[in-house]
This record gives sequence, C-alpha cells and structure tokens, in this order.
Amino acid sequence: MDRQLTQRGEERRRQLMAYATSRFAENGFHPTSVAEITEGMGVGKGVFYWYFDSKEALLRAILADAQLDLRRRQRAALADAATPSERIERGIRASMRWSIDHADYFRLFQFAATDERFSDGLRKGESVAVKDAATQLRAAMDAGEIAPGDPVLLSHALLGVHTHLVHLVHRGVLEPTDEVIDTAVSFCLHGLLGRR
Amino acid sequence: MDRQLTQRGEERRRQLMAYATSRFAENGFHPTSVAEITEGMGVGKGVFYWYFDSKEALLRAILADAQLDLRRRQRAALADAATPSERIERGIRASMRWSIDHADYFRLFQFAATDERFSDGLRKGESVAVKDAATQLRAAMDAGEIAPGDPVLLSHALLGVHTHLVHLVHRGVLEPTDEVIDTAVSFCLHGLLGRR
Amino acid sequence: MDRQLTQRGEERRRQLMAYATSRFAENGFHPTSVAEITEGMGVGKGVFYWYFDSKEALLRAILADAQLDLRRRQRAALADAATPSERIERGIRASMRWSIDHADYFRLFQFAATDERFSDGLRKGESVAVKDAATQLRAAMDAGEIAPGDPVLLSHALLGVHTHLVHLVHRGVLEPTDEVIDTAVSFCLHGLLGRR
Amino acid sequence: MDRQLTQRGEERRRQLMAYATSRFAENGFHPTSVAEITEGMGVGKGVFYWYFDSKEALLRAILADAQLDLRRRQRAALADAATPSERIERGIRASMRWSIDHADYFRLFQFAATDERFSDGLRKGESVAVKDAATQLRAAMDAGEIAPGDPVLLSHALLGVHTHLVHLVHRGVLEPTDEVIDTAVSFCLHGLLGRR
DNA sequence: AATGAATGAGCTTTCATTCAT
DNA sequence: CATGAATGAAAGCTCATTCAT
Repeated sequence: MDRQLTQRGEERRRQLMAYATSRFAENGFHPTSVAEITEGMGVGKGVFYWYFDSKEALLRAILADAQLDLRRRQRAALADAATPSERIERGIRASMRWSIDHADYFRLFQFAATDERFSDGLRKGESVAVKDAATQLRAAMDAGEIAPGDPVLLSHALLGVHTHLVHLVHRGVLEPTDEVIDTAVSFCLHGLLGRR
Repeated sequence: MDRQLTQRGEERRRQLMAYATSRFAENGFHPTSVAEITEGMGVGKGVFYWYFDSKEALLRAILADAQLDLRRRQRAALADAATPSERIERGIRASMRWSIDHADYFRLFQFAATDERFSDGLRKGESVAVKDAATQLRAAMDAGEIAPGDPVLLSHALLGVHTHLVHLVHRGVLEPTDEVIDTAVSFCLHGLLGRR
Repeated sequence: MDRQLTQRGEERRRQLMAYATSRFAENGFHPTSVAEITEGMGVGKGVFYWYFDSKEALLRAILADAQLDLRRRQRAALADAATPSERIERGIRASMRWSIDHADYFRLFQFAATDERFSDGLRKGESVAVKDAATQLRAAMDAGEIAPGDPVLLSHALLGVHTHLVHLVHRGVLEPTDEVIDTAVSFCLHGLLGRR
Repeated sequence: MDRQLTQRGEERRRQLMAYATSRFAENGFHPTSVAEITEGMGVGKGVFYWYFDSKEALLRAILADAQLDLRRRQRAALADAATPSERIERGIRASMRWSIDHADYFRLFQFAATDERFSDGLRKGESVAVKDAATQLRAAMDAGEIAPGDPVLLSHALLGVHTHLVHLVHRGVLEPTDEVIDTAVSFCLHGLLGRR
C-alpha cells in the first residue's frame, strides 16, 4: 500500500486516522468495526480499503504517527537544557505532559502493549526512548549528578512512574495539573526517603 | 450462575479456569474462542456454559481469583515486619515476586485494565491495595522514616515501578532474579539522586 | 413411555404438567426450555425425561388433558337441556366459560394450532366437538328451531365467534363477565339483523 | 437499519421477504433458520443482515407489508357501497377473499398473534380494522339497518367468524369458493335463527 | 427414581474483506 | 476514487437430550 496520494487523498487519510483514533480510544480496537468507522464518517467501505490494507494496518499507522509526535516533543524539550539531570527532568515533564494531552494516543499505546500484533512496533519506539533516557542517565552518573546504577533499568523505572500516573489522570483519579508531574519528578529524583 | 457443584464439578471448573488462563495469557482474550478452550480440553462446548455464564464471566472469575491470591501473598509478607518502612519494602518485594511468578495472571491484569468491562472489577482490588500501601506510607511519614507527601499518589508511583519492571521481566528483557527487585526497591526508596 | 407409575409418581407427573402449562402459557412453548421447567420445580433434569419422552410429548399430554376437561364440561352442560336450541346455547356458554376460566389451556390451544406437530392432535378433539355441535344443529333444524344450512360450517362459525371473543377477554380488552357470553350467544342466534 | 438502498438492493430485499414469507408459512418461524433462507436463495448469510437487523425484524417487516396490503383491499372494497350494511357485507367479503388468497400471510398473522414480540404490532393493525368496522356498524345501527349493540364487540364477532372459516379453507376442510363467504355473510347478518 | 454433568448440533449474529458497478 | 452489496468463516451461546453415578 504505497499508493501515491493526491493532496485531497492525504487529507482523507488523515481524517480516517483521526476518527479511528477516537473510536478506538473510546470503544476499544476489537469492538470498533470498520463499518462503524466508515459509517461514522459517511463514506463507503471501499474508501477505507483504498487507504489502508487492513484494520490492523490502520492502527499501526496511527501508532507510528503518535510515536513520531511524542519523539518530537521529547526532542524539543531537551534542546536547551544545561546539565544532564536537567535534561532528565525535562524529559520526564515533556513525556508526561504529552501523554496527558493525548489521552487517545495514550490509550492506544496501552492497548497495543497487550496485543502481540502491535506490541512489536511499539517496542522499537519505546526502546529508542529508553536508550535516549539511558544515555542521559549515564551522562548524569558520569557527571556525579546522580547515584550510579543500571541506566537502562532506571530508565524503565522512570517510564513506569510516568505511565502509571498518567493513567490515573486519564482515569480521572488525578487532576491533569502540574502538581502530578511535580510529584513524579520529585519521586524519581529523591524516592521516598530523600527530602524534597 | 450460583450452581451447586459436586466435587467433580468443582474440579472441572478449576480445570477450565486454569486452561483458559493460559490460553488467554498466550493468545489474548478476544482471539481465544470458547471453542478453542473446550476443544483444547477435549470436552463439549456445553460444558463451558454449564460452569460459566459467558466468556466474560469466566475472565472475571479468573481475575477475582488472581486478586485474592495476590492479596494473600501481600498480607503474609507484612505479617512480621517491625517498622513501617520495612513493611513498605516487604510489600514491594512480595508484590513483584508474585507478579513475576504469575506471568499469566499478570498479563490478564494488563489486558483487563484496557477493557472497560473488566477494569472496574480490577480497580476495586487495586484501590484496596493502594489504600493499604498508603496507610503504611502515612505511618512511615508520621514516624519520620520517609519524607512527607501525598501517600496515595506515592503508592501509585510504587505501583508504576512495580508494574513496568515486572512487565520487562515477562518480556524477557530482564532476568527474573532478585536483582530487579532490589533495584526497584532502591529506586523507590532513594530515587535517582539518593545514595545506595 | 407407558411407565407404571407409583402414586407419588403420578403426583410428580401432574405437578410437572401443571408447572409446564403455566410456563408455556406465559413465555411460549419454544422459549421455555426444559431446564427452566426442572429448575423452576427444583428437580433434576432426569426427572423430566423419566416422566416424558420429550418436550413435545409433554405438550401433547397437556393438550390431551385440557381437551378431556373441556369435553367433560361441555357434556355436563348439555345434560338437562330440553330443546336442541337450548342445547346449542348451553354448549356455547359452557365452552366460553371454560375457555375464560382456563386462560393457560386456551393459550396453548392457540399456539398448538400454529404448529404442525401439535395441530393434528388438536384437530381430532376439535372435530369431535364440531361434530357434536353439528348434531345439535341438525336436530334444531329438523325441529324447525333454526334456519336450514350446513351444520358443520355453522358449527365452525360458532367456534370462530367463541374463540375470538375469549381471546379478547384474555388480552384484557373485555371483562370476563357473562355479558360477553350473552353477546356471543345473541350474535350467534340472531346475527346483526335479528332483533334481540 | 435505515439503509439507503439502490434499486438492486430494493429488489433483493423484496426477494428475501418473499422467500422468507413462504418458508415461515410452511415450516413456522422458529423452525426456519436464517441459514435456511439464505441458502435457499443461494446467497451468503451476510446478505440477510445487510437488509434486516434480525430475523425478528424481518418478520415484522413482512407483517407490516401484509397488513398494508390487506388494508388497501378493504378500503377499495368499501369505495362504492351505497348503504352501511352494504359496506359491512363488502368488508367481510373483501377480507375473507384476501385472507383466502394470501394463505402465507394469513398463517403468519396466526403465528404472530401467539408471540408477544409480534402481537403488539399486529394489534395496532387489527384495532384499526376493528375501529373501521365498528364505525360502519354504528352507522348501520343509526340508520336502523341492524339491531343495536356494542359495535366493537360485534366487529370482533365478525372477525372471529372470518378468521375461523378462512382457517378451515387453508386447512383444506372447505373449498376456497364463494360459498364459504356467502355462508359467513349470511351467518353474520342473520345468525342461526334468522331466515335466509 | 433422581441427579448433575456432559454432549454437540444448531442457532443468530458479526465483521474483515472483496468486488462489480 | 468511491459506493453499496456480497461473502462466509467464525464467534458466542442455547438447549433437547443422554448418561454415569
């Protein structure tokens, strides 16, 4: 499906992805049928298969888009940070902010992680992000800013805190304010025993 | 479905749950059909509906069982701990150990969290566990063992670290050794900046 | 299924038939499962098949019982009537009264008439009743009490009036009073043009 | 299911309804499966659900069509009748003629009357017809053409005669000739005692 | 006599996908 | 490009009936 699309075609494709994203996020991937998507957009079923090989391919495309966007945000956040530990903090903040702002994408990530057919694609993106974070952590360790340890493992710990707290926000348990992010950053930097 | 089961019936019910647990964990809930379960067990399809109202009810029963088991393990771990912070550490260790030992249940929890029909049941259990943890955290704060903060929020942070690292173990990224658990505990207690 | 039943067995059989009659009448024959009947009575499924060859056979037995009861009532009504036309009127009254009093049986008759598997059994009973009525009509014609005509066809016309008005009573459109029966009798005897 | 159908679609829908009507009439509604219908027509099972929400909805659509057709015939019959009693007679004749000519529809009406899920829809049509008939009867009473009485109740009596005699024709007991209709009309107008 | 467990064909319905127009 | 129609495998579930105990 490497169709050469006209500008209007690109537009359509994007609309389909946007609409599908909201349906998948709201109803779940399996329960949302292709018919629901095309009918909801008021187009024939053929349109769908003109732009996507399958329902599966559609989700993959959505996920790839989302990951790209997240990466962009993360990169931008690190741009003008002075020290490694500042970069770490900014990375956490940027990731959480993005995840809070993009509830739909976040839900799709969560779902995709439970399904073999999509988790592989996800892993790659995640592993890139983790590697980046690990690089920062290593630099911070080398600079003596943080205690030594396995940078990859610690990156995952950060990710765990990030993911879970964002999830709570989306569930409505926490307000989507900076306070949550502050707490996350503080916890990641000082743990339970450290002072804040 | 409050059927009065004979001993043989109880046995069958347990077998069905055990087999379904492994199939769901391996293939996913949606892709695993009832027929696959009954055929895999060499019984008629009707047997399934003798013991469970629906495929959905089966998963709910499995999840309830799993939560009960986890709770038991957690309670046992806290039994003979002296200080609040010791209780916290033991709680983390017990939870991670259980989650590592019960990969199937853990996967089902992950899936259930993404599906409205099951996440509600899950929340209740989770909220109990979080409340328990928060109680310990509050006690530790009162005893001056850890820095003050929102106990519920921090409990969730612990949960986030726990969940994500266990996930890595099940994905084969990390070895299922105590080292992972040690790192998790250390991170939770000291964060990145603290010494270890 | 010509089982030799003990007295207690006869009792059980009767209970099953009574309970099934009410369930069939309320829910319909097809939608009422054997399990619903046995569970509703608090007995095992084996009991059912001990007393009846099949669900179909059960309904047939119920219908036969009902027809027998109706016949008895009709016979009794005709016992001490002087003239043929009095016998006709009494027959109509007795049939309607019985049908109004036995809503469940009546509903089963209505259903059975739409299903080939049962309608044959019904026909026999109906045809006996019609033949009896026709005999009275013929006698009345011979006695000059009523106008000449095809006695069988007219008997069916009587039956039609009876059936439809009783149906209305059971549907709640008409009150189950003697007034309905009076109107039916009057209509059958005088039609629309006759005086009353 | 408010699908916008093409001409070809309309055609298919009609074919499905026609074929299903004959199957339902012959085998009964419950015993006729959707598969039997689609296989009998040589189309895929999905076609059925493209045109109808469910098997139940199909029958409802058929019944609505049939009622509409019957109403049309009745209306046409009354068009050029001079007196109220002439209208009554024509109404009876038209209804019986239609019911005799449309054995399949008639059988479906009979079945539908025994099933809650369909009887409600039926009632409405029946009640309209009865109300119309009652209006004629009232006019005839006012004109002194027929004896006074409850017009609604008497309309139902007419309906009862109509239904039962038509049923006999379909069962093969009576020939589908005008003689049956003549007898019905005569019975309704004069009853048993009147002269003919 | 009675029970609870088991059977399995068959049901209605869904849905990703294809295709003629 | 786009549509509506068609496909048919497969799903979840029901239920009359049988049978070991």
